[in-house]
Amino acid sequence: MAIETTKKNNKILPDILAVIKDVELFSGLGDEDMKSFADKASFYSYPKGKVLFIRDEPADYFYLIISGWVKLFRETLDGDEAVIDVLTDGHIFGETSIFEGGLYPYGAQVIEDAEILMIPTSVLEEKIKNNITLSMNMLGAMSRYRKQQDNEIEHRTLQNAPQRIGCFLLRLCKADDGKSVTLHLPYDKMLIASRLGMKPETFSRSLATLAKNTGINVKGSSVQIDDIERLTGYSCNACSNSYPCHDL
Amino acid sequence: MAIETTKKNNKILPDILAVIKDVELFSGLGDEDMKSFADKASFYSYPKGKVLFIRDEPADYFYLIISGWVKLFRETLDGDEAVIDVLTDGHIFGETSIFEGGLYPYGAQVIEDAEILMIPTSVLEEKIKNNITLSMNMLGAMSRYRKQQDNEIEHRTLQNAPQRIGCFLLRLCKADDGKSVTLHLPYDKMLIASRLGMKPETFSRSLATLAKNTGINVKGSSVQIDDIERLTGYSCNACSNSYPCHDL
DNA sequence: CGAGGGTTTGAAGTGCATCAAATAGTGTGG
DNA sequence: CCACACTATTTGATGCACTTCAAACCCTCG
Repeated sequence: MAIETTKKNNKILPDILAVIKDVELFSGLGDEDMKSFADKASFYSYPKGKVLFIRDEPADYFYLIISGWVKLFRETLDGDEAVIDVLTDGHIFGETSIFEGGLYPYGAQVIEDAEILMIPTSVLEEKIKNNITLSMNMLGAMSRYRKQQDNEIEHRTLQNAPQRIGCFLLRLCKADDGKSVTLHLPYDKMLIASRLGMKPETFSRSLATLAKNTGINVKGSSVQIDDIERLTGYSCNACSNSYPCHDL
Repeated sequence: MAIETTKKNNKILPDILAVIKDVELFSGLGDEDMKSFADKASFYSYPKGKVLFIRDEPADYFYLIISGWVKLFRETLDGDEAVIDVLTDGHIFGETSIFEGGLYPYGAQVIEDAEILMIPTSVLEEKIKNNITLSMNMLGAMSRYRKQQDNEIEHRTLQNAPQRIGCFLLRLCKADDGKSVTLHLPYDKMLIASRLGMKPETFSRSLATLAKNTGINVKGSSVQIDDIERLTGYSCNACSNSYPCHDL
């Protein structure tokens, strides 16, 4: 998923349409409908650090990630932060605000330079009431998300820190079945830590423990996994999912 | 929400219809639609302990609780268990299976004697594709659930054990604004513990700590709260929700 | 090259879990 | 209605996992 143009510009409309056609939420929609989303969409390119919106802000737009990474988070008065999720290309966020009284239920911040589409929630809100395909798609998406969150709760309840990291790494390997995989951590270790509900120091130490116990090789932000079975065995025993949580 | 008859029986149809009319998921549906759900629904009364279904079982029915309590859970190979949620009257569960390949994504067990309706998922599946009101209702429900899960993750990340218990108690008080409230724990302390992601021993000790710090009074399964503000202050500071998580 | 944030490491503390045992509570059959 | 059996709950002692605080290191980028 890439787009050539790097500036907001009406002339890139055809590209936006192409992007939108690939989004699962819109799959099966007629060209008409696709087009009305594309027409109202704006393309932006944001650097790491950009705050897209904060919690309880009026939600005029929902977002579609074309590339890069975005975190969804909540903050307490004391300044503590809980990372709800970290998303990358193909994912949308902020769309549930249409069921939340028009306010964002979390904040969103770019954590790796990102290209995104902003689409007015009003378009979604109006179309979803009249288009059964769209509402079924959205139901499917929310159901998938729900399952994923159930997993999240389970992981945080039953897995210890090294296991959660192992599970995170396995999800990064996606469909790779080959014996040996080398992968690149997609964003800061600090952030992975909070994504997994632990402190940076704990992450550092736990990653070392994991490496010792599963034979993986960590150098900076690249991780080499020679024996996936071994990693799976170590991480996934404490989890109810039949095998690696991959396709969630 | 009560029903007089205690046996599955076609003669109680009118009562089932009445129950169904009160369910949020079905609100706004025409009498026709309500009736087709009611016609296919079966009423059951189950004692504490009854396992309704287990994970990955074919999901032929979804469930509506009329009274009592039901827990949704997942188990690992080691026998560890994560409680996903604990539900009571008015709540439905098992309905997301229609987006999950027809398998239940969790197990369900009655934990306090319960009256329930079983409704074939096929009815829901067929109707939801053709009825925009129903699919919008379901979207709203799932959105609400999603927000609640986000809260859950936040709580388990940012609140300590006594605070989580305090938050749990506050949610039981619902709309009571009066100075003093006495409430009754709705199910076993063991279960509340796992619902909150802690061990029974920890629950016991943490409840004592909470009592000491907030002036609440615990005797067996009844809890007297004289100063709700104080409890709120203690529990909700570590939470991003503006005030008590009540209406979630 | 120097500043600043990300990452690691060390030492010490805290919170929750674990293991073990006592106590309270509940339902049963006599 | 009582005694027993069984489970839920509490309490104590101890251990481990993760956090906290502090400092060093490292890497990137102006």
